[in-house]
Order: sequence, then structure tokens, then C-alpha cells
Amino acid sequence: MDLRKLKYFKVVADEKHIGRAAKILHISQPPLTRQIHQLEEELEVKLFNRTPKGMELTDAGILFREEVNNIFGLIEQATERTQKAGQGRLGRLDIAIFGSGIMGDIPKILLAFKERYPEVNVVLHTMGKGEQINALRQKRISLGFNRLLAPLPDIDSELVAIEELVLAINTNHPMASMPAIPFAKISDIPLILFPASNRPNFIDKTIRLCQLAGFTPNISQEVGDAVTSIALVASGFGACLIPKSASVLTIPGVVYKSLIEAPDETEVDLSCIFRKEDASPLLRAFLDIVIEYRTANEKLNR
Amino acid sequence: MDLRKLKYFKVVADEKHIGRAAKILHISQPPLTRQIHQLEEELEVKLFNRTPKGMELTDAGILFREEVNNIFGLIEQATERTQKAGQGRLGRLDIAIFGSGIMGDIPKILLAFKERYPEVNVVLHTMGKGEQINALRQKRISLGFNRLLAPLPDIDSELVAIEELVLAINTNHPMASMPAIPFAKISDIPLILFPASNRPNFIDKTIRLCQLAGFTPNISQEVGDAVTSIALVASGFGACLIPKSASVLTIPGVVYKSLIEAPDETEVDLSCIFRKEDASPLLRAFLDIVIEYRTANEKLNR
DNA sequence: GCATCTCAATACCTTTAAGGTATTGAGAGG
DNA sequence: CCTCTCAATACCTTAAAGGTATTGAGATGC
Repeated sequence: MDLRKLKYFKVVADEKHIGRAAKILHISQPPLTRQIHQLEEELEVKLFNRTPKGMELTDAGILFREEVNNIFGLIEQATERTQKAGQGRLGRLDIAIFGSGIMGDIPKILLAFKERYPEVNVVLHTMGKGEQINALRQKRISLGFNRLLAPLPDIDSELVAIEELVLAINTNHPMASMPAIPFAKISDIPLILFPASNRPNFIDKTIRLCQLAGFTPNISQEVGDAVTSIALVASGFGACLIPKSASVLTIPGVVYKSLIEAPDETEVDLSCIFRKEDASPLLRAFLDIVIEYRTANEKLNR
Repeated sequence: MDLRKLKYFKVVADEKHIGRAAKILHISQPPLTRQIHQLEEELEVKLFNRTPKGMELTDAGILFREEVNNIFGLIEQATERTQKAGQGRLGRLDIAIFGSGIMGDIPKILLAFKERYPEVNVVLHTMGKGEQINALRQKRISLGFNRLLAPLPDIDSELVAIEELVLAINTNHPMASMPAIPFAKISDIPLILFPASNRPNFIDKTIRLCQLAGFTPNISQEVGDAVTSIALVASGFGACLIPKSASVLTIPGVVYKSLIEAPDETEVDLSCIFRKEDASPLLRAFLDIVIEYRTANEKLNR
């Protein structure tokens, strides 16, 4: 079977005339005659009745014409869908996020991506840092959002945003009435830190910042995630440092305060990681959105 | 586009190796390399990643492979149907069934149809709900059997049967000795539900029934199909609800129990779907058989 | 770190089959 | 019976698929 023959058959069926069909197809009449004969031989079916006025479809030919139209429709659809997939406009993208990352920048990026590539099915998985790297290597995900990354030979990363840190503090604490809190004052307050795993982590970062400011933090509790941490602040365990985006979480008993007179780098990065050699257009399209988002944000902040 | 290229693509995709594929196709390696390149050029899409170990499909390539299989399926169907038509006995009906549907009513209907139209070649395909609708629209099938359908503008449906639900339970479970089980008792047992996709599905239905009965089900596991589900019951994961027809599956370790004191609608429909505008006499003949079957059954139950 | 091995890719020639020109054959109509 | 209008046949040309030999690139082993 050969698509050329099917195309020729279609035109002859429409024109009911080999000569005219040949003209439409920009070939001469004899080869077209031959192709039609070959098609009939191959199918072992007479598709046309030859009359002195031209060609007329048989019953089988009428059926075959419909089927041929279906075939061409499917081929067209296949090429279009494949081209879309090749440009990253169709398919499935598995992305890992971490617990508190679901607030702030990540949903904005996901929305921007979904708007531009509505036919891409984005599947979200919640994973810690180590798990993300495993999942990337096993190709279970194509991209992971994370913070405080250490470089790896097979994993690339792209910065998404840099967020300043704010202090979550109990409303009954004396400092809760201050408009902003000098960083050094933190030395007086018991701190709740998170997460307890996946080094280098936000705990290491906090400890380093305190040392830069000239004191050792008073660590009250280590917990697994930002939400637990804030819940403990509400019940009076102490205060905690969190990225500003997480401060959309409002709980009775907790207020968020900006920090002043803070060391440089009193901020935390949000990045995304992906396999260095992953050339999937879907991933690259996503990274383009991430970069756009970051540059738009940088301009805004200047 | 050229079917030769598609055929070659399929073999290379299967073998992940141009040399081996060339051998299978009884041609030498260089022309095959060229054909694959031409295909990629024509589609303007990279279909393979070249690795030192061979060829690996890209995401777009994976999609294209499926589409190509659909195309060949349609071509096969077209030639067969045309040949039959040429011999004056038009007759191939492509029908989709779902995993567990192969038990119960469907084979009875198929038998009834084959008895009345012995010359018609019925070809069965196993597909999920979404896939069936795709295949109907692409005219790769003429009819699909399914459950729990949502209405669609271009697809009509016809009810086949309504089946009561029974509980599959491990023989070691205390309730296994009861003659029948009150529905509310299900709240105590971990449930295995299926299928995990194709909403609205049987899982949604089960959850709704439990809510009607005044409790939230204790979901132990979601699986893809009824057979897996029953296998898990056998190994002690919990119990599951299945349509009565599937209870012909007997496995050591599983017994089936009727439910008493159950909410209304503790039953599930079996329907068939088809293109609204499909006037093919073959399809209409099949639907006639379906309707006859249903009315005969209804009388029987009265 | 060099040799080797295993792939796909390239270069160049051969063969197959599609396409073209000229002509014939067959049925219908005047 | 001539002619007109088609498709069919005969025979040549050309485009493109297939083949052989070789190269190039990335891994693997000593």
C-alpha cells in the first residue's frame, strides 16, 4: 500500500475522469491509469466501473473513498500532534515541588506555563531535595523546585527568585509591636528551624547568618517543614525565619516582621533543577518561562 | 509522507537500533538511516536521540509511534472492509471493550451477534474510556462498551445492563462466613478501588455510595483494573466492590458476598457508545441486538 | 591513554519504479 | 462507417530507494 496511490485514487474518485485528475495532479494520464490499476490489483477489488464517459466508483470504491479520507485525517492529526510535541506544546511534564514552595512564585510560574502551553499536562509531585535528585536521575520527573542547592555534575539549575527572609513571631512577644526588627535582636529569642534533613539546608543557612551577625542562635526546636514551624510559633515555642513568600500563611497568634540591619545574604534562593543532558523541548519551554519570570521580577525590583 | 518511512520508523522504534532494524526489514543500514532522517526532516521534529548504544525515542517520537500504530490499524481496516465489500459481504465491526468487561454480558451479546451475522468479522480492542472516545472520533472503532458515561455532543449511548454490586472479601475475614453483608459494615474494612483513571469512574461511584450510607470509605489502595483488585483481596489487602458479572472470577482466598441494606443505586450500568451520525447498517444491526438483549433480560428479572 | 569496538552517518554507485511521450483500442453518436 | 472521447498499452526517461565501502564519534578495556 502506498499513500501516493491513495491520493491519486481520491482525485480520480472526485473527478470521475482520469485525464482531468491527471491534470490536477500535474502528471500525465498514462501513469495515473497505471497507479489506479495497481491499487485495484493490490486490493483485489474493482474500485471503478469504466464507462465511455469516464470512471465511476463501484460500491466497494465508495466505501474505500470514505476509509481513505479517514486515513488522511489521521495522518494529518499525527503529524500535527507530533510537531506540537516536538515544540514542547503537547505532552506531560512531571515537576517536583517542596512543602512550603506551593506558596509564592511557583504557582505563578505554573500558571504562566499553563497559559502559554494549555495542552501540556503538568503533574506535580511533592518531594524533598534528595528525593528530587533521585527522581531526576531515574527520569521520574523532569524538573524540581528547591532551595540552597549544591552543584552536581549531572544536574543543572536555574535561579527562579531570591526572597528576603522575614521573622515569624508570636503576637504576645514584646517585639511584636515593633515595626521592624534589627537582626541582632534574634539572639534573644528561641528559634524554630526547619527542615531537619536534606543538607545543605535552611538550618545551616540560618546558623551562618547568625554567626555573621556575631552571635550563636538559641535553637529551640528543629522541625520538618515551614507550616509546622509557624504553628509552633503560634503556640509560643519561639520565632522562626521564613522566606517572605511563605508569609501569606496567616495564623492567629503569628505576625511577620521585616528584618533590618541584617547581614548580607539574609535572603534565600529558589531554584529549579533538571538533568543537564535533558534536551526535551517541553523542559526547555518551561525553563524559558522561568527565566522570563525572573527577569520580569528583577526589573520590577529595580 | 510515505508509508514506507512509517513502517521503517516503527521497526527502528521497536529495536532502538538501526542495524538490527535494517536486518529485520531486509535492507542495509545506510538507506534506513537516510529514511529516518528524511522522516525527521519532513516532520521538522527530532524523533530519536542518538546514543552510542543506539537510538532512543524522544517524547515526540513516543507520541508519533502511537499515532503510526493507529494509522496502520486504520489502513488494515480500510483494505479489509473494502475487500469484503468487493465480494458483496461488507463486514467488519471494530468494537472496544474494557478490562473486566470481558466477563458477563458482553460475550453473550457478541455471541448473539455472531450467530445472526456469521459473516461479519468482529474485531475486539481493549481500551479505557478516554481512549475509546478518541478511537470513535478517529473512526478506528465503531462501538465501545463502558460504564458510568458522561454525555457528549457527538457520541450517543445505549444502555446494555444494570448490574448489582457484590463484595469481594478474603476468606479469612470474619465476615466471610456471613451469608450476606450489610452495606454499612463496609466502613470497617479497608477497600481496594479501581480504576485509577478515566473519571467519572467506579472509584467516584463507590465513594458516593459510602457517603450515602453515612460513612467515609477506608481506602486501602487504588489500582488499575478489577483483576488486580481481586488479586489484592486474595492476598489480604482488604475488600473490594465489583459488578456481579466479574464474580465469575474465582481465586483461592476470595469469596463474593451480596450486599443487603444497601443504598439505592448500589449498582452500576454497562452501556455502549457510538458516533451519533454513524449510519452504518452493521452498527445499527449490532445496536438492535443490544436492545433485544436488554429487554429480554429485563423481562427475566421481573 | 591508546587501541578497539560499536554504533550511526557520509559518499558514491546500482537498481527499481514512477513519470513522460506517442500510440492504440474500445465504445458511443451522428 | 467515420469520428470523438475516453482509458489502456508500449516504450523511454528520470527520480529516488537500495547497496557497498568508508568515516566519525562516543564508549570500553587493557
